[in-house]
Amino acid sequence: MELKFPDGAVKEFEDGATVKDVAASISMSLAKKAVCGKLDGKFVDLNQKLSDGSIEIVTKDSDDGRIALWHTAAVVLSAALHDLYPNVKFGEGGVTEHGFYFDTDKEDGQVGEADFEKLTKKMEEIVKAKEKIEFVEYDLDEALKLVENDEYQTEIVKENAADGKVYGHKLLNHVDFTSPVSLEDAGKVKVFKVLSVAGAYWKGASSNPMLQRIYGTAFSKQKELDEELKRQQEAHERDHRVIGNNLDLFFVDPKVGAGLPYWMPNGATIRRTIERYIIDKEVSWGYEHVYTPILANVDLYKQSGHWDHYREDMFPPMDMGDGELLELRPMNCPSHIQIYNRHIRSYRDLPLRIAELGMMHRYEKSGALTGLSRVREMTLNDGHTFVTPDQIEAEFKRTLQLMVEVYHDFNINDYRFRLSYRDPKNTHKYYDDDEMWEKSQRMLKAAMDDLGLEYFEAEGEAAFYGPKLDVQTKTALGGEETLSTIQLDFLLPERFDLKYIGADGEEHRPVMIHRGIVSTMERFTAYLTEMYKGAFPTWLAPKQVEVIPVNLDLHTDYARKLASALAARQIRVSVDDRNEKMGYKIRQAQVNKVPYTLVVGDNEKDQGTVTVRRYGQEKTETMAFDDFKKILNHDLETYSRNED
RNA sequence: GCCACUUUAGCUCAGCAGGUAGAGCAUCACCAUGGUAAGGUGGGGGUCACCGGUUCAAGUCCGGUAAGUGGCUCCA
Repeated sequence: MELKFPDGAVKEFEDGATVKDVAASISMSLAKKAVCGKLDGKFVDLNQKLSDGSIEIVTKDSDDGRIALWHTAAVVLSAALHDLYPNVKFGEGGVTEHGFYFDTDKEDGQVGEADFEKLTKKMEEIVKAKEKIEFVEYDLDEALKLVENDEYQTEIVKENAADGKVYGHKLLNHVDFTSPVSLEDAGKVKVFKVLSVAGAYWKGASSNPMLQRIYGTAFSKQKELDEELKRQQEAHERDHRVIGNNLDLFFVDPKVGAGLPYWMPNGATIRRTIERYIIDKEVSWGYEHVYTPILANVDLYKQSGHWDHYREDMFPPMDMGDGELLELRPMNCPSHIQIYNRHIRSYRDLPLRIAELGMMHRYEKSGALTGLSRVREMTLNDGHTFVTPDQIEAEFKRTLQLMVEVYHDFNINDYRFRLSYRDPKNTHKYYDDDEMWEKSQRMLKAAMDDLGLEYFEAEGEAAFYGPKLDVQTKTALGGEETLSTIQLDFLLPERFDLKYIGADGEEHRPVMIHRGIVSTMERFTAYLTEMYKGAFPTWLAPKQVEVIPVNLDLHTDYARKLASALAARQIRVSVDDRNEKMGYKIRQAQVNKVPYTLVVGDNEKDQGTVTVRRYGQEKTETMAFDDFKKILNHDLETYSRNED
């Protein structure tokens, strides 16, 4: 991706580059000029008068100058902190998708939410006074003197220096060397809000000290701030943990353990439906489904390499007292390898596709656990295809095709492909075979190019045994997660000495393709819950039809008759025969997001009809019961596709 | 694991100056109830997460533990 700068310079950025990366690169090399260009699908637009007097560049569909505004807000925040706590130190500041942040280190106790009021007040003072923000060029020595008691800023100043000069933004008596750009005065930060505080490692490395990251957001109009706060509220309401609670899908009980979810009947119904769907789908695509134990002797994982490369994510082995050590499996691959090795395999058997809804356990760090999307016990829609080397490309493409078809059935459209390579600077974390890595990474890329699919590349995201194609999706709260994955693996076949007999009668080494299409049942259910906002399509909905009699004495029998007829066809249906008013029951059905509510009274009973209300719609329609059954059938046959 | 914050009824929360607990929803009972988003009255329900400390007295203050939330680091 190319970004054009106002002085005519053109700079190349990797597709995965963040706004921060771009900002960082213009910070010193181009000294405060504007950038424009498309980044992450969003326009970066600094079309405002900047503190050095330059004005630049308009693009349409711009972001209204928010990037520059947020950098300015970060400068104001740092100046306010400096004023309130003269000895405070500063890490890096920057912008996010929805606002700005600044890292700080206040030696006498950390900055907490208790400081927000004071901090907001001080920022307001600075904003109201429309204090000038000057873009100042310093000699390096001079700048280092300014930050001499702040080891973080000292490092930043040294990094940013070029030709013995360094640039900073001066606001009141504070100079910020971190923010790449700023508007000309603090008054531009008309409406802002300090939102939260969180820990963040200096330079993003967990071996470094942790600083306090203060998040905020800012806009030029109150209305925009209100919209942003509303957006946050809506995001919260579609969070699968909130919906999961409201619809009674699952829970986690501290008495049982963190990251060990219980599936309530409603959640279990959704999960069971996904499981049946994917098993049937995979069987029709030539996968052979198996069952394998979730426990295995620790030697299995020593042979696979998990013990050496993955141990910190594994539960410690159980010592059975007689020298036997049993391990809860963290992955299913070694299990499927046992299946492969059960027989001598011929090239005629390949591709051999082994699949399982495999339960596995990973000791995720406590801080990483999140509802259903990050857990310690999970069931993966796992599959391993064993292929000859010249079948890799075709099988990879075929797997991708399966994935696209499944996504279509679930109506999943918002995702992007990531090619995940090993980190070339940290090769010790991976299986040590440079040639294998080069070869397989090239192979993946070539296949994607050949299919003409868009993707981005990321180093350091590979599995320890090989590179991956990951499908990245967004959670309700904006975090990015891997849903599906396809992984090439030359390592495990080696370690387990896998073989097949070729047409030449000789032994050859197969290649493994690991893949998960609908992810783990946990994460996939969480994802669907957020995507559908709890209003699951008919085929997935825990309850598909609610029947409400107008009068309990006169119409309950008819309601029950309808319900039995539907239940006989595996429709999940119930009759609401509680002693409540009809309006109350209809409300309940809507709150519980039941796809169809049938109201039946005299008219319906006499004519064999039902009055149908779809979830989320106010209009109702009276139709023959048989016609309603046809609608249901259509829903169930087409899943959630938008074909009607 | 790290930093900040949080933990009160089944759920969502109030209790903001230490004096042994409240609301709405849900639940139960009774009354009412015929057409598309909450009918009324009453009842039951809480060792205020757990352990320890300060105090005449702790839901409230202090320390520890656990879990959760927001991030960071790591990942399906």
